[in-house]
Amino acid sequence: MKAKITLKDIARELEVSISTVSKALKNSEEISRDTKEKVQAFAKLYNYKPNNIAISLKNKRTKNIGVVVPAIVHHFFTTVIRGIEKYANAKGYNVIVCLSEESFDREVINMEMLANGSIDGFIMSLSSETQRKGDYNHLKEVTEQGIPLVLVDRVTNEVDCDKVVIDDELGAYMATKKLIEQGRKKIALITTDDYLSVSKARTQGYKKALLESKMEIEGSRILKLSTMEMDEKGIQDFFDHNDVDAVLCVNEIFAVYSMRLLLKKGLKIPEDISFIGFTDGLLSKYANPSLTVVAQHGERMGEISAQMLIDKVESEDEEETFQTKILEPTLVVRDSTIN
Amino acid sequence: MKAKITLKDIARELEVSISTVSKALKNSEEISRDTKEKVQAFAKLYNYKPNNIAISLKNKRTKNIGVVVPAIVHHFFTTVIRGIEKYANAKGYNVIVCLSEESFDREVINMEMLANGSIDGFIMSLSSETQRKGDYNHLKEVTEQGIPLVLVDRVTNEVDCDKVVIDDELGAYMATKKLIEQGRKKIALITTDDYLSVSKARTQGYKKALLESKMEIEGSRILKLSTMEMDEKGIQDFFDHNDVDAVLCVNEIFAVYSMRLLLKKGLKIPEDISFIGFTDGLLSKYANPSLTVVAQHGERMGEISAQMLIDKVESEDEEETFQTKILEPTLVVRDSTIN
DNA sequence: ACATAAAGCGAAAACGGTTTCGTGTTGATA
DNA sequence: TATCAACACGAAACCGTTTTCGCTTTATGT
Repeated sequence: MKAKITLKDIARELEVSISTVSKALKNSEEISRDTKEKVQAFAKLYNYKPNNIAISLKNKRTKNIGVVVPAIVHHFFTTVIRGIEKYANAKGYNVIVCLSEESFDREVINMEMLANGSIDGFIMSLSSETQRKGDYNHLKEVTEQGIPLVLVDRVTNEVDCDKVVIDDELGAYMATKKLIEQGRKKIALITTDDYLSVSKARTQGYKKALLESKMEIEGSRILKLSTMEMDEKGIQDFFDHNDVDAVLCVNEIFAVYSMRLLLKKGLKIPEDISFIGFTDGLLSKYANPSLTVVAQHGERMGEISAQMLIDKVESEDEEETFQTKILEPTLVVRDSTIN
Repeated sequence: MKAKITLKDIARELEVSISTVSKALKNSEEISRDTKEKVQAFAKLYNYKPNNIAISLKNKRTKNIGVVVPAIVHHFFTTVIRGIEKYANAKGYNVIVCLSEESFDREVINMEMLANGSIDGFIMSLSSETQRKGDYNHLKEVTEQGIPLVLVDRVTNEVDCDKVVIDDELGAYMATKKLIEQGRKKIALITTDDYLSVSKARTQGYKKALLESKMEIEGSRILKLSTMEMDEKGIQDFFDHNDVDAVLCVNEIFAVYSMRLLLKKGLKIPEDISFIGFTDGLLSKYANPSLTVVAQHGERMGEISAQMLIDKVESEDEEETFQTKILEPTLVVRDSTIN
């Protein structure tokens, strides 16, 4: 087991000072050609690599970015993380991922752990509990400390920081519009409580499209589940008591599950009933029939977030100017709607 | 913007030495009750939190663990990461996630970045390219430096370290056995090249079950795709030229895609043909019909890996004793097989 | 021969903590 | 009154770098 070698070790072996070694390795003009070659050869031989921690302490920059997301087993967040990783790695940054598991407390704890020097900035997506409570003090604290923060997808406008979102309202609007154009009259919406910023926006888009086409907004056709997790009973009940010819769902799981349910009831998709979901994940692609969805471009969102964050981290000037980047969703048409 | 406060700041304000502040905050017996109260009150007021980087430098322990996995958009790895996070967080560790994207070079680069002091140990799953090349020098280097390493799922026995795997051979054996018991005679296998450790083991389990039942191993019934990614054409060709009554797939995507294909051909599942996949993900659960799978218990694997790693990190003694933990897979029976 | 500049290197501070080892003061004891 | 222990605190080393500044030594020009 050959332990890591330090500047001090090299200095001792070569009988020069630590400063000389440091400069020699950086090819400083100050050091003679001879000494530089000697030091560099020795360093290469013993595979010297500077200690990241020491450099972080010196520079007050860690080259780490903290990512706090509610979950990781959901396709959308994995694509966001992937986008972040991609950009961050290319810039020489590491990504520390923390899961809030939709819990306010875990979100706070994770942020506090990371905020004490471990990272140069945060990218986060709010947990549902945080959005329900509306308590954003932990976010405000880090921004007040001067730590850059980028909120992605699940955001709040109570905190001043950069934000990256997709136009959820537009996405739902586009989807609903498409269903209307196909002649659907009884369009249902399966969503969650409005405290989730994305659900609220999607519901608005759905309503906007209906109103624009002079269609009634029937409260009974809107199913509000309590969370983004599956509620099989809730969905079953809903379809037992409602006669609809199209369904817009705020995620892909609700949609795929509903499709299976109605298929079993003997309905034909998309002849008798159409489906559109949110999130262009594996489920939508491989469902049977495959699901038309509003794609959220998670990877792109991740990349942009990382770029905004790193720009801020690396910029000298302290001007407090925040921007919100709004991406346009895309409709990916598959077999669950009449093409 | 109130910047972080340091020991030095407190010391200056209170006109005591830095050491006194440090000790007072640790409730040292050395310091008088008076001073301790004064210091602690001041620290609380200004929300003092020690700088992680400084502590890391001093202790030579970062409380970070590095996780390098081939991908994150696949359900299995997300569950592993979740398990790691869960255990690690409970122990006060952060998780730095790096994606190799199945690339040898990215795997090497990521490890080198982290190995220079950023982490206390590694948990990793080999990229397919690494397994194909059979080059494990980057792993050997970190272990030689004394950095603990735990390999999970995609492992190699060319490196001496702790390992966590499921019994893939047993999983495939159980699945194949079940298909045989249901009276299936022409059982196909859709897998990948043998360089992937898991595929190799699964193929062996499949063959073992067939042999045990005195059934022929028909080479034409085994489809070896080049990677774990979808190859629609390859699968279509396969079914165009083969007459089978059951299919075992090494992941869930192959299985779900195949089901849709054969459903379109007019076959009935599971009456005419049965399917079993690997990985108990969303896809299996919500596919139509839902897919019987060999569950790999990724979250458990993650937890165990984290536990093994942290045990090693925190143990004083240097005894080089490595263990391999083999988990048993579970068959989750759904609608793609005759119950 | 003398002042000066440049070259080559080392000492030391700094980053923010922890910890060991003094050291000065106090009060009690012989 | 001299001695000593206990108490409360500070100085300094250390973790591994980077970087500024100052000191020698040698070469240059006059």
